[in-house]
Amino acid sequence: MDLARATDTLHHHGLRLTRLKRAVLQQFMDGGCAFTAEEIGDRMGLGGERSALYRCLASLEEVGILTRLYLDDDCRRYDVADGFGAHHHHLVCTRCAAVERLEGCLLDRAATSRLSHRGFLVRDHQLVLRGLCPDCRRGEDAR
Amino acid sequence: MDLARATDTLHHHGLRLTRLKRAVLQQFMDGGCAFTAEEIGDRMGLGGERSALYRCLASLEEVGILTRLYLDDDCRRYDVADGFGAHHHHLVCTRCAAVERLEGCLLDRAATSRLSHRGFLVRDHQLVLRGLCPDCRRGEDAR
DNA sequence: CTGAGTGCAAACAGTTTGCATTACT
DNA sequence: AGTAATGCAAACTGTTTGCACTCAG
Repeated sequence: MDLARATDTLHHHGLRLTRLKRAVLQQFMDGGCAFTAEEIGDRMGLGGERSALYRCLASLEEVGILTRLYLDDDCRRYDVADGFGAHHHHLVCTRCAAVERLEGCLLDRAATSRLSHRGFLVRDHQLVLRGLCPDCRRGEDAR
Repeated sequence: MDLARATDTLHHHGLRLTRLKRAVLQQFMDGGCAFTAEEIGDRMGLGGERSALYRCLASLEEVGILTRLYLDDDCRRYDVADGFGAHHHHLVCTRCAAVERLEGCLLDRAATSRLSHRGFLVRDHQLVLRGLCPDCRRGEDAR
């Protein structure tokens, strides 16, 4: 993730790169992915105060730096948007809830492009694969 | 969706086919898809009482008749599980929030199967395509 | 200096839980 | 008859909002 570009984008929208936004973006630059607001807050050592963080994540999403993910939790997760990071998807372990990053894309491009002819203009997609992560798989085998 | 099979599955798990469960399943048999608890409740003409409905949906999910979807709302949606209905995905309009059913699957099977060799055992997947539905697309063009 | 952003407290929405009552099988 | 399921009210969780204060540009 390119901080300079992100800053530009923010300024373009009349927004400011505050201490909080910088810290949030840093979490993603440190290699993380698919973070919960709570996870981000904890990692940053914020106290229990979350409202500023929610507002901050909402702005970052609005200007297109982050995207919201919908994985198997009931809370929002965020990730660096396609334009600001590499396109990827997620593997979610149904046993231990681990989220693994999957580089690249498994979509069949031909089939996807056929869609546009049906009137729906696809701009974005999200793929979630569910199953057993290597660790949990070993556990199942052992049984 | 086959009601007889669903009943069997329930009984197998020591659960009963109650009036409420039957009514819920009926909503899906009537051709609906990607329902919110609220939508189901409204369609069934239930009053404001939702706790029984939540418990009902949870049981149906637990025995594998329904699956939980994670679309762009912040509420749970349910759909008939793959084993009890045709495999399909969803198109979500980012403008009017309409959810359209997409029959079939756009995954590249070859690429997906390669995944298993990487230690992750994929059992299930969910694909959400976001964009503009035909109606909203016309609106955009007009501008 | 000005308006975007923050921290706090209080409100909200969707969902969950405990408990007494009801109704499938 | 016995236990899963229901209805109600109260609790919980993640998120949102109003407001006075602060700080980035």
